Amino acid sequence: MYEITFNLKKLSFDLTSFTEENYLKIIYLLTERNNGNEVSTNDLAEQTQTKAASVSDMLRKLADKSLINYKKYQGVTLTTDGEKIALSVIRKHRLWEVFLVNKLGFGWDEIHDIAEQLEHIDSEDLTNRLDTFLGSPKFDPHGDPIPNSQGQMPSVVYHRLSEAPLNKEVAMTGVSVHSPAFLQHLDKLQIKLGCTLKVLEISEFDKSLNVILNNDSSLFVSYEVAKNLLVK
Amino acid sequence: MYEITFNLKKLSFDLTSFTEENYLKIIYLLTERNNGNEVSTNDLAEQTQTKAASVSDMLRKLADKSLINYKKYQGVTLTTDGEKIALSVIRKHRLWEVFLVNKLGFGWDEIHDIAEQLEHIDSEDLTNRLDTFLGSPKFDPHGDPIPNSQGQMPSVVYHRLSEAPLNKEVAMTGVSVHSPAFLQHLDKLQIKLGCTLKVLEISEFDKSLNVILNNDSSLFVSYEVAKNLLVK
DNA sequence: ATAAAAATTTAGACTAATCTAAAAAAATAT
DNA sequence: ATATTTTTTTAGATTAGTCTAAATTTTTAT
Repeated sequence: MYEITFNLKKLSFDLTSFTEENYLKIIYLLTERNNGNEVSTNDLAEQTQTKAASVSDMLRKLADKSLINYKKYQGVTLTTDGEKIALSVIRKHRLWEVFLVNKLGFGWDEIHDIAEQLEHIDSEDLTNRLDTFLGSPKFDPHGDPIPNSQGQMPSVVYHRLSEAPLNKEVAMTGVSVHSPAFLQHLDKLQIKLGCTLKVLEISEFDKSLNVILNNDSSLFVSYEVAKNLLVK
Repeated sequence: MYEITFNLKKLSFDLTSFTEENYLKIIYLLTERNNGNEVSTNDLAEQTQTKAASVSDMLRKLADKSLINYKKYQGVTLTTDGEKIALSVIRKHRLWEVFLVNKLGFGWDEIHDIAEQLEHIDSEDLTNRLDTFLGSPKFDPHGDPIPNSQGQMPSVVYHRLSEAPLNKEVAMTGVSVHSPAFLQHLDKLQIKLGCTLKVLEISEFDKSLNVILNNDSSLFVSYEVAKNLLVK
């Protein structure tokens, strides 16, 4: 018989840090979406799938730890410490997404829930080795930028296809919605990161766009789709 | 600005399943070490790094869920359902260890704590793709067998170097202790999985062994080391 | 066989994250 | 400007996993 294969330092997973990381990540992303303005309790409740009351409790705790700037009824922003944690989680999330797609062959519509779990694995060494193994990618499979190991998020300028000038070829660089349904729809249209698009015409009736894909085939995309296609 | 990059189904990590999985895994490994006999509350408390009282509580819960066979004061064994979960966790643990060593270049002494976290990632699809990506390995970097996707653990017969016959060349197939200190010691001796060993002599004084490594160099290993080297 | 020791369980308490319901504050609309 | 609505916070409760201390059961030693 052989010895036990493990020497646990702690059995119980640290739910606290998991939960904290989630709140901080969500605050970061909602702040970004909000052009840097405070995030509201209700928005957080929606994104965390909890109730506003639970969010209020948690905000007090995070503020006690100096991870957020919080004044009652005034919404929150991240402190430098809080942002550091948020960026580390986002870096891990996006690197794992690259792994799942580039190494394991997952589709971009299948990786979100798994990356949600992997993003909390706690090992800087692992994260940096993974980064190297993947060739230090700058963008994840949805086109989102990957913060570097110093916790710096590359700033990227986005334009939406729905606002692109007519008859100008642009490259598809990202999506602003990550739902499997949207991503699968793009798969069907053969629209993927890096493809080129040229808007020929916008319908007055439903705002749908007639576009040329890869300087080759012509197709129609709805305004809903065009609004969430990021191009440059 | 772009939309939030996630659509959480649940924010809070399921601590219950994490904890449950840990207990089941530990019960499996301790039962194996015990030749299939019941595992005691105290042994579980030691391995889980908790107190006996906490273990008692948890055993009642696991028994309520029909994951273990438990009669008060009599120790526990896994039910079929419990064993299924345990083997799935062990499979994931060992596959991730292979990934960490073979793909990311970690040493076998560095991977335990990371695999402890990765083993709880919940996605059968991920596990099976990882298995394929790694070439469906049968053993982890410590020589421990990897259960297959049907939850079957290959049965492996172990012998300890300390009990090997004299002057017979044997192959090193595993270790029965996984502490970094032990593994690093083996690294220094250049003893690794697959190497060959021939015991020339056992000292009457301290039971240390004079062995030939790889049919080449001669070295001494202590009884403590030889006891934890598995060979065939 | 029984007394002492060891192992295990129970009782009661604590913490973190959540909830519902109620109260309070801020925003909105007339 | 004030009444109404919406948002946010507080109060009090719940659950899971843990703890210490006390009680109980089993094992060991004479």
